[in-house]
Parts: sequence; structure tokens; C-alpha cells
Amino acid sequence: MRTYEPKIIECKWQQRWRETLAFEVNEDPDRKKFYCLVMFAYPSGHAHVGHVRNYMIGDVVARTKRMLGFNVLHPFGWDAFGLPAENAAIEHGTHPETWTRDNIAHMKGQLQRLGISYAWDREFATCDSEYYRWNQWLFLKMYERDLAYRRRSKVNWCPSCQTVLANEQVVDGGCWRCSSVVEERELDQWFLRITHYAQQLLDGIGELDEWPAKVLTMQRNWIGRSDGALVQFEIVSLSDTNEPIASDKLDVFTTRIDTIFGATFILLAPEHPFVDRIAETSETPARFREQIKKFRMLDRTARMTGQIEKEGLETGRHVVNPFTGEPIPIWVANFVLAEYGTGAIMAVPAHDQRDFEFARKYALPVRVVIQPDDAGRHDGATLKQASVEPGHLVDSGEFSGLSSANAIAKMTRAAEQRGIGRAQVQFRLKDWGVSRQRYWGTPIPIVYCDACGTKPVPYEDLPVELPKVAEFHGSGTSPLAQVSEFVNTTCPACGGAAKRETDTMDTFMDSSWYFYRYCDSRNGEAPFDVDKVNYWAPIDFYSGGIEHAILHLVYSRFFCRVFADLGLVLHTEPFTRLLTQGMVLRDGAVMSKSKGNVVDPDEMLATYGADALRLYEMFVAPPEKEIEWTDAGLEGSARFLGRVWRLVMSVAEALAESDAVVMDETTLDDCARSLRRKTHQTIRRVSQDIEPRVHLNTAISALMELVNEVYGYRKGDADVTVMSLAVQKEAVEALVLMLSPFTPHLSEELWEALGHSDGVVAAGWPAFDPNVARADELVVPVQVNGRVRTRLTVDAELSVAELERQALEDPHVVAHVSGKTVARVIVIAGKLVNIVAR
RNA sequence: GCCGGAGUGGCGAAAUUGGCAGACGCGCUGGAUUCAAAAUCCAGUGAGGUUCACCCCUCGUGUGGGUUCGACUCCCACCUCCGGCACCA
Repeated sequence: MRTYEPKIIECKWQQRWRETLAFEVNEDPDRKKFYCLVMFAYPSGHAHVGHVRNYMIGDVVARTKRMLGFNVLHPFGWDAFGLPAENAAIEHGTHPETWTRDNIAHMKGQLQRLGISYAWDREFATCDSEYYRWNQWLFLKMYERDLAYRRRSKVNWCPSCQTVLANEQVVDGGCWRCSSVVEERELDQWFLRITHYAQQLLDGIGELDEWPAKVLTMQRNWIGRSDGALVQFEIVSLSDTNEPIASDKLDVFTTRIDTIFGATFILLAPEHPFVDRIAETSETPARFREQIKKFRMLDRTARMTGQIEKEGLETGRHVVNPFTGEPIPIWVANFVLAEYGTGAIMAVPAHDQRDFEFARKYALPVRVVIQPDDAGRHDGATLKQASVEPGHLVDSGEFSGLSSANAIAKMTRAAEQRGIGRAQVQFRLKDWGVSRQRYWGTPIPIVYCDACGTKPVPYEDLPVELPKVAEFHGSGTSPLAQVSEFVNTTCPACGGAAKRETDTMDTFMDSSWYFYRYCDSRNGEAPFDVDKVNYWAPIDFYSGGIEHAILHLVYSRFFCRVFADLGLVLHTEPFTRLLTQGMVLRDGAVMSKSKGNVVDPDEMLATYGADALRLYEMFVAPPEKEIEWTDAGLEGSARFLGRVWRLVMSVAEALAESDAVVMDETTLDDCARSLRRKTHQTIRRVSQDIEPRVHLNTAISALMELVNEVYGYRKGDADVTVMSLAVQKEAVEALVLMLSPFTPHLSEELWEALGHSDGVVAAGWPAFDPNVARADELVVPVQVNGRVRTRLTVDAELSVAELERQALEDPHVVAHVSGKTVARVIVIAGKLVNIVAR
């Protein structure tokens, strides 16, 4: 018998797949399509075993679907723009493009050595101008529809390097390179109006019944619809001068208007426009401004993660509570966010925990206006923490006695009638800032003309190509701004001198529609052909890391709706089924080059072969679960493949020596029938485990059990008869076919050895016969008071009454029931008997 | 801090979703084979007790409560770890 030599076999089949264009597909209206997609790769340098886990999951699904007769599109490409390439340029002087292209070449080799069945003819990288020109095209379409707009917005600014920093480049509030304290700076930046689609994106969640519930919950919370009221608080001046001030009203958004009688002060975000206006009239303007500046300079991440001490600054100004008519003070608070709501909140310390802490710190009044329906009365003076539960209103004028829910409706209506407020729906979702002051991204196709203003680059002038030459020193303005041939252009409207936008786009733009481009990746006339996309899309199975649960998947859903509104796609949700793969950790942390804990698949591949590595990664845990990498079990998978090889080869040899082997069910003995039953039970189990459950680890363990069973059968079968060979043939053929999505090279080789020349896809997925799989006898556990006391082996067809009778007669049961009365007997047919005895 | 997860033998895990806890694999132990080793094949393997062969009993799914005939699974509170938090992708 030949020995199993993975390297030779893997080379042979990879070459054959390449030569026969085995995974390249075309639209075929006569066949059922299946679009299987894994999130494309960021070409960071080397794929590690964590990345490739996802590609393996996709490959198992794609290969299984092919065997089931589907026309399977399984493409791959590169998310090639982004910060790390530019960092490499700054640190090592390599051009971002060189670095990126080299990495792609290396990683592509890695994936090919793993035998992933990609349609490589559709491959592209987002840094190809044939791709990013369609980013620009789409940006212009959105600009035309007022979905792209420009406004001032903050960035992290390193005062020493004179440059913009990404959040990742801010370490403990300092610049990653020079450690200077990072400041905030306002720049004109482009935004996409995703908030226009907020309600649609929320409603669409209802259609996503094949997504993990946790992702839907996260997205729902991210979009964060709250129904509340916008209430106006009139500003009064209680200062000696009684000098009037520019703005006379503050808008506040609240979901708890029922608590408004307890609003004892107002809090403003440090960035609130009113704050700047009152600085001048402050008693000590210099100190006031300094304190506000301190608030604004607080580390963004610290502010976000609640690491900051809650602090406030009294403004000396007051507003009138529109419901009580009382003047209440205005404070500035460092924990109030400018981006949410109106950037101003009414503080109700008795009924909001953060307001409560703030009030206690600055000795502000706490007034209870909601009493719980059941428990005793709260008192503002003695309250230990805010009481946030709804209840009924007290000390709230005409609204006293109402329930919270009733009060919200009535008080909102009252505010509307009095012209001081209205019902308002507020989303947490913010518009998407897409401007990046960096080189390695898609240039934003906009021109600024002194005479004509902001002008889109005409469609026929796309792409706006990224100039090859630029300086990368990590300081000063963005690299593109330093390339005068790029910056200086002519105005598309008047033909006069004009300047190009020098910001590039967020790389999330690239990744928000790449899945459509795969459907028609060589199209030079349009982002894609509408008919092609509408044949393949929506994506039937999409798999990727759980870390993308929100941003990437929300942005892609947004773009899908934009494409639908442009009449280019017919669906409103791009991904029918989502699988979020767990991360691969090592030493408790995500694998990353910077942490130095990556495991290179090539090392594993050299020792054990691609099939063993693939099998191991799929066997070690279910796909959704995060795993801690260890190489210990890999050897076990390699051992299993050796076991499969020897078993199948020996059956193949026996078959080659015998005449035609035909199954004749009437001649089977009990052992043979039992093996056939196991074979068919395994087919049923593996089929269900792969689709729809995608429990790939248990699918593999079922195949291992089948292998053990065949070995056991052969041990008890010294003289091989035609009959025993027939059941073995059936078992190993099913085994080889079902294993092929996991270990395609080995399976193709074994399938060929079994005398089949057309490959496993042509053979198709094995079918199971429920009659053969059915067990004649069952083992039913019998419990007394919930504890198993015995097991009965019974006929599968045994009636419930008879099962109950046999259980009660069993000596073990009798022993445990003696001295007690049988109160109840619970019989679950075919599953279990529980006898309740008192 | 907010949002979302996860926690089961020495280890990775399983339990088809409220019905036998620990399938399958790793590791370990013993045996066969071998001059020997590797490889391979076979058997055993949650803890404790009782037998020391068979049987049998108790405990056991992060912690503490609860619901139920029955809970790894559902509910409440807590602990630890992981992911996301809008410029890493």
C-alpha cells in the first residue's frame, strides 16, 4: 500500500484545480445559485491560523454546496487600503503600494497552499484604480442625492508632529510616535448621511432571521432609537447686570419627560455652542475658558470609557423649567456628549444615576417626583441612589398621580400645546465621517474653486488616480496635500485654477460594497452589471469575525439600501445568512504581529499538510466560538487522516481484486446491517451538522465515529466476503465524500483510488436512507426523582404504557421506590421515564 | 462606563435547544507488535466512597439564590475573561 504523503497529493490536486478552472463560475439561470462569501483580507503581511480559520469555514460550506448541486460563487479579494501600509512607509521607507502588493502575493500563496476553492479569476484589491474609481462614482452619486456633505468635525491632533492621528495612534492620551499630549482640532470633513436610513436599518433587522441574535441586538442598540420629547428651556439672566444674551432658548432631548418636575439643573456638553457664547459674560472669563478647554482636551477614549471623574463647571446662568416655572442653574459637565441629542440634558438627579452622582458631588437639589408603585416612598434627602424605575408621579402639579407611561404621553402633548416642545424620535446612530487626512486610500473626487465653490469631478474624469509619489514622514499635512501636481487642477465648471480635495476615504467605504463587485469584477463601464449582481446577490452565506458585528455590517447594509435606491440591486438586505466566527487567541490575546503571538499556517502545513491543518481548525471548536490556539491537537488530526488513508486504501485494494460488488440486503448478517445503519446515521448527522447548523466540529466527530466503526467491523470479519466488502465500500465511499469539504486533497486522491475518475463534486453529496438508519432498539434511561437508576433496552416501537409498566417493574426502580408512593410517572416516548415518588 | 458574548474533566470540547452530563479528540495509564524505538492496533481514563471482580452510592457544568417531576440549558444577583464603542481593519 502507498503511504500517505500529503505534500505530493496536495500539489497534485491544487495543480489540477488550477488547470481545470475548477472553481470558476458563470451565471446559469437553470441552476440554483449559492453565493458563499468570507470577509476579504487586510493584507497585513502573513495570514495567521486565526485568519485562515474563517477561509476554511467558507470553503467547507462552498464545497458542500457544490456537491449538493448548487452553482457556487466563492470569491476572494483584498481590503488593501489603510493605515498600516502608510505606517510601514513612515517607519521603513517602503512605498505603501509596494508593501501592500508584496503582502498580497505572499498571502495569496498561503491561501492557495491551503487548497481554498476560490474563483481567483474574480480577485481584486481595493487599491486597484479599476476598483476605487467606483468608490468615487458612488461618492458622487451620494453627493448628488445630498447623502454626502461637508461640515466641521473634530480629529485627534498631535501638536508636535503637526498631524492628524487615528484613535489607534493615540496611546494613553499621547501621540504614538512622540508622546506629546494629543489635542482636538476641527477640520472640514465629508460625511455620509447614514442617519437618513436609520429607521430603515432598524426595520430591516426584522428580515434578518438567519443572523445570530446577538449581532441583531448589538445593531439595534447601536442604531439606538429612543422615543422622547424635545423640550425648550428659556434662558434667563440672574446676574446683577441683567444683560440680555444672544440665545434665549436651550433645546433638551429627554425620554423621561415624566420626571421634568424633578429637573433641578441643566447640563451642557463642553462643545455646546452656548458654552462659548457665555464665556465672555462669565465673571472670570479666562478661568472659565481654561476649565472648558481642559474638559474638551480630555482623552476621547477615557471620556468614552467612563474612566474620567465626573466634573462640572457652574456657568452662573439659569433657565426656567417650563413645567415648574422655577429658575434652575446651567452647568457644563465633562461627561455630556455633544454628538448625542442636542448636547444639552435636563438633569433629574432623583431618577438618573449619573445626574444623581453629579448632584451629590456639587450639593445640588434632589427632588423625587416618581414614587414606585409597590415599595415605600423615596425621599430626596436620604436617597442612596437614583430611582430609575417607572412609577406614579408626585409633586408634579396637575400631572401628579399619573403613571409614568400616561404622564409621558400627556406631558408631551401639553408641551406641544404650550409651544415649548414636541415628541421627538432620536437615534444614537451618527452620520459617518469618511474623510481621512491620509495618502493610502481612495481620493475624494471633489474640486474646490474660488469662483464656483465645491465642485464634483465629472464622471468622465474618473478615476481620480492616487499619485505614485508622495512623502511619508508622519508629520505635517496629509501626504497628498504636498503633491502640487495632484492638488492643482482646473475647475470643471469655469476652467479656472482650482484645488483638489486632498483627503482620502475611510477604508470602510471600500469594504461596504466589494461583494457586489465580485459578481462582475472586470467591468470597466459600471461598478457592476445589474443582471449579474441580481443573479448572485444577496449573499447566501457570509462569514467573518465577530469584531465586525457592528461597523462593517451596518455600513454594508446602508450601502445596499443606497444601491437599491439607485435602482442597481433588487434586494434591501445584502447578507441572508451570517456566521460570526470566534477569534483565535493565543496567550489570551488576539493574534497580532505587534503582540508577537501569531502562528503561521505555513509551519503547520510543512509538517502535517494542509488537510490536517484544515481538519484540526474545524474540529477544535464550533466556528462561532473563540479558541485558544495550541498545536497539541493538530497531530491527532494528522493521525486520523493516516487512519482514514489506510482504511480506504485497503478497501480500495480489496475492491480492485474482486469482481463487481453489489449490495444485496437480504444476505446481510447483523454486524453488516449494524455497519450500514451507522453509515446512514452518519450521513444524516453530518448533513445536518454542516447545513444548516454549521457545527463543523461535531460533523467531524461523527466521521471519526464512523471510521472507528468500520475498523471494529473489519476486526470481527476475518474472511472478507462479497457481502462484507459491499457494506465497507458503502461506508468508506460515504466517508470520503463527506470528508471532502474538510480535506479536499486527501478525499480526491482516495476517491480516485476507489475507482472514480470524475472527482467528488461530480459524485455529489451522499444520500441517506431513513429505513436503513432507523434503529430497531432503543436504550431508555429510567429516573426516580430525576436520578437515573436503570436503563431499559426496548423495541423502538414500544408503546408508552408498556414502557411505563416495564420501568415500574424493574428491580432497581422497585428498590428506590420501596417505602414511598409513586405520585406521578413522566414518560417521554423514546427518550426517558421519570418516576416521581414521595 | 455603555452595548454584546463566554465560563463544563488534566486539556479542546459534546449534549440536535428543558430530559442519560462529559460523545469525539488530545494527554495519560496498561497491553499487543518490535532485538529496541517510532509508527500502528486494542483496552482503560470526571472526583470521592464501597467493593478491591461484578454491582452500587454520593458529589459534580464560574459563585449564590429561584422556577420545574427534571436545569449546562430558563429567571434574578454576583465574579472572571473576551469582543465592540464610530480614525485598526
